[in-house]
Amino acid sequence: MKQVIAAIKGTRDFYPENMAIRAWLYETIKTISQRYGYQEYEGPFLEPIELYAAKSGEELVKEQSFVFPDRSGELITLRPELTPTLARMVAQRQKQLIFPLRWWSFGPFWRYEKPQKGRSREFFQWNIDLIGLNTPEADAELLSVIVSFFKLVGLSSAQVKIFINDRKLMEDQLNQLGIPPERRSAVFRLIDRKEKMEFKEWQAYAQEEGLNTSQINGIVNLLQNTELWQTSPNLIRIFQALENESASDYIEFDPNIIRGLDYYTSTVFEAKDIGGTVRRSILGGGRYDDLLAAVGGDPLPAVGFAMGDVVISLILQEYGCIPANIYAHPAKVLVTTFSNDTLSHSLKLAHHLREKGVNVITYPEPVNLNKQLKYADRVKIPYAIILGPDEIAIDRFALKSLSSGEQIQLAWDEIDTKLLPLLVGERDS
RNA sequence: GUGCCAGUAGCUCAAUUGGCAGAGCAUCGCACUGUGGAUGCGAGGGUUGUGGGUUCGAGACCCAUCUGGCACCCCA
Repeated sequence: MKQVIAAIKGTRDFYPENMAIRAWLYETIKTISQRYGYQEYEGPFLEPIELYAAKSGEELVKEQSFVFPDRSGELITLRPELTPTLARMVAQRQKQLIFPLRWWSFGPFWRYEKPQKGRSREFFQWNIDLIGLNTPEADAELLSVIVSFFKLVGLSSAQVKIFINDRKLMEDQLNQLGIPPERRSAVFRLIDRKEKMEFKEWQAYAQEEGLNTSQINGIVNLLQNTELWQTSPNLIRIFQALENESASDYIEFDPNIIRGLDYYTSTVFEAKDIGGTVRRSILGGGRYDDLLAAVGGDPLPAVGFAMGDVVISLILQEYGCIPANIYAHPAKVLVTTFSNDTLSHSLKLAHHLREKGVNVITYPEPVNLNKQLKYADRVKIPYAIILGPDEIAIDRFALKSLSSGEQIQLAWDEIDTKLLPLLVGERDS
């Protein structure tokens, strides 16, 4: 094979079979978002770097964003996340928008990461946010959206789970241990790594961060205390709200959940594959009550989450949740071509059927029928129409079912009554 | 950005201590030029990711590089 120019590292080519999955995922996300009354929106893919600078977290902006100068020298960022854009869009029209505001989006994002399974440099993300409410029941609504999505695609609570925590709860606990607020982000990082390190290593790391033995032990106890949520009025009300809709099976308190983005203020959550092999988190989100003020708007409470397409697609494939019929066939019928002399008859019939709303493929080269039928079979077109001199002579055409092999002769005036019922209906992809 | 592993036909993989690059599936042709899936026969297909080096000789060894995977880092 000749040299093909390679794709950009970490990008994906969506061949039709992959595109069908992406489109199906989009439709599923749209269905769920709309079921809860959320409206679709979209922002620019290019943003000024300042939008993210102070709000998203050092690492995300400095290490993981695609940033380059445009022709005037201004630094342009390929958006690594949507929430700051959303905050800006809301702040710009804060006086005219109607709150509470429910918006969702599904679009591309870029992060300069090392590509591996479940992680690419260009990916799609479902973002959904509820702005203008600061009740725990608003947080519960977003969690309910997630559970509904999992149920719709067929993921059980034995396969995926949402782990939830409250940063305020953790901050109170750290205060009680005598850890001052300015140490908090370092200690949050410490908590984040606890699971990944050997205990002794982690202990040493904690000492380096300036924690004394009783503080370290206090944190260890904290992270093992699965009943801690009962001291959080916020989490209690969230769990209560979710009891109304049999979502509780999917949701579990986990004091280890902290999350990397700096703008979360209270509830934080993350969904994971617990029954399978995919280690990365499926989605993450939480409450961010200060972000609107930070981008120049009036203060507004908000809660939301983001789900990337890469991990969820892997998991859906792993559990066999992707319907087989989403990439069924490119058309309902192939109108074959017998010879150059009969070509116009075939094209005319094909056009007639298309005007009736049928998805039709023609074979604009009179190769032998053998080949044409084999083609139809291989691309899974369910019917073939054969229109040779014999049929033309009696003003009819033959319809062959590729699944049964049966063939019938039809007259043109039987198209509406006999042919269309077979060919219209089930969606082609 | 760090460490480790891998890359051979369209796909999945083989090739003994460094000694003639192969198989299955797929493709194409024929049996079967007015009927697909099955079967049989035959054919085409490769700068072994790329670029250097060692060697009489490299798919294999060495260096660099690209791409992917695993563990970090981070996160959707």
